Amino acid sequence: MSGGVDSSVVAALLQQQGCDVIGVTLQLYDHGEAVGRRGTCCAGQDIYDARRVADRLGIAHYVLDYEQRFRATVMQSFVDSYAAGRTPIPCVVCNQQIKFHELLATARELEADTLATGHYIELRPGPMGPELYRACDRERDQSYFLFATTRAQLEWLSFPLGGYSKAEVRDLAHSFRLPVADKSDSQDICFVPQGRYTSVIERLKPGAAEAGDIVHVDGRVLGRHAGIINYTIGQRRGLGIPGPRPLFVVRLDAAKRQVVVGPRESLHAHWITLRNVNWLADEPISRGGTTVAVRVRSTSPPQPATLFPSADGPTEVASSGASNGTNNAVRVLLHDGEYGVAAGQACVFYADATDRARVLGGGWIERALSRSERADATAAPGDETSRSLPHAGSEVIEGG
RNA sequence: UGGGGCGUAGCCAAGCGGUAAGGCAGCGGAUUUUGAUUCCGCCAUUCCCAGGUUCGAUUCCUGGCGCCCCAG
Repeated sequence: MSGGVDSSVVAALLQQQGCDVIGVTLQLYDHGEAVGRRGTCCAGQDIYDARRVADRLGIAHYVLDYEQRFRATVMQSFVDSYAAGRTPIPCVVCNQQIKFHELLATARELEADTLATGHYIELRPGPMGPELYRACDRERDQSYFLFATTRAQLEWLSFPLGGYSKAEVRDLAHSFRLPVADKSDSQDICFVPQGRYTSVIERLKPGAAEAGDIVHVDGRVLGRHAGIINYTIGQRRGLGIPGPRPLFVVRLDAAKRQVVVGPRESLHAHWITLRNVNWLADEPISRGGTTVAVRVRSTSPPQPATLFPSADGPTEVASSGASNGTNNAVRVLLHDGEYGVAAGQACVFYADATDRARVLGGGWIERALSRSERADATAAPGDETSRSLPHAGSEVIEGG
């Protein structure tokens, strides 16, 4: 119970169904600086709200101190990722490592039958075990953040809100007379106050923000930056470089401390390489390619793509829960391409592009390559992206 | 200082007698349980300076100042 509307309604629904509900709230980070802030989760005010809901329902409620492990896993990987020129998704790591690993283990120690959360995603029984489907509220669907959930974990999880719209959940909260019925939705990263994520990085990894050059894909040095941690692939704002056309961050080179920029076209990616793929479909990925729909960010609709087992990875991607944490690699061919595909982000698979499609897993983005590049190239990461981008060298900034 | 050209917001730039386009950058907001993108709004009472002509000048004239190019 995060103290928000969704998990509170879940508790109420399960209780209404006759379940013996135990409310658990995780204290995830030092909430001193976030107390009283609106729109955050898992901090002081929210823990208090969760307690009020539990009291209202008359259920047991525990606050578990997970600060150490949250810092050691979610926050640390977040910081390391940015420092390496990647763009992390802490929410996925939190689901994967904290909620569905640490908390799930605790739930089982408590002899709970299931761990229920307020995520908007649907779980349906299937011939080979539980299957994941996109939530009925397409605007609220959280499948993107849950791609790493393994089959083994799904056996122990419940997502009661997958079939409700957000409006219905609000209505339920009112009908249950929950004190958080009108509480605003959370957004942004929970442990980042004021939206200044770089300050968190500076605090946990002093010196992570080293200044460097802003370089155009054609090789020209256009300016200076205050650290690659301030940028992500596809980013436009914050470069401070005037010109005839806007420039976007095309690549981040942690070793050279360079922010490589270029015109929008140079962001068009058709091939993506993934690692640590979690595969949830019943059949393995075909060596000849398996056509699916994928998302490379949470907010855009799935688009057609073909998956290939990576040449340097296993020939078959296991469909068991054992894939979690292993080095399964997959190549993705985006039929129409995508702009702003960043390493560290997730590529999530769906059976098709429809609203209620089955979720087939996903993987972490290692590299994004243009149409002309080979996704199975053997060069070191980053090298070929700078060498063979289309249009490289053809872009002139100064008017003449 | 022989010839030519130019000086308009942080950068680029249109306008060339009728009361300052646009792009980039920047700022603010919307959207968003990640980062982005995107979208919306704001951003020169003033056109290098000083005079003059005119009802009216960024636009015409004169003189400065400052750049650039070609010749020397």
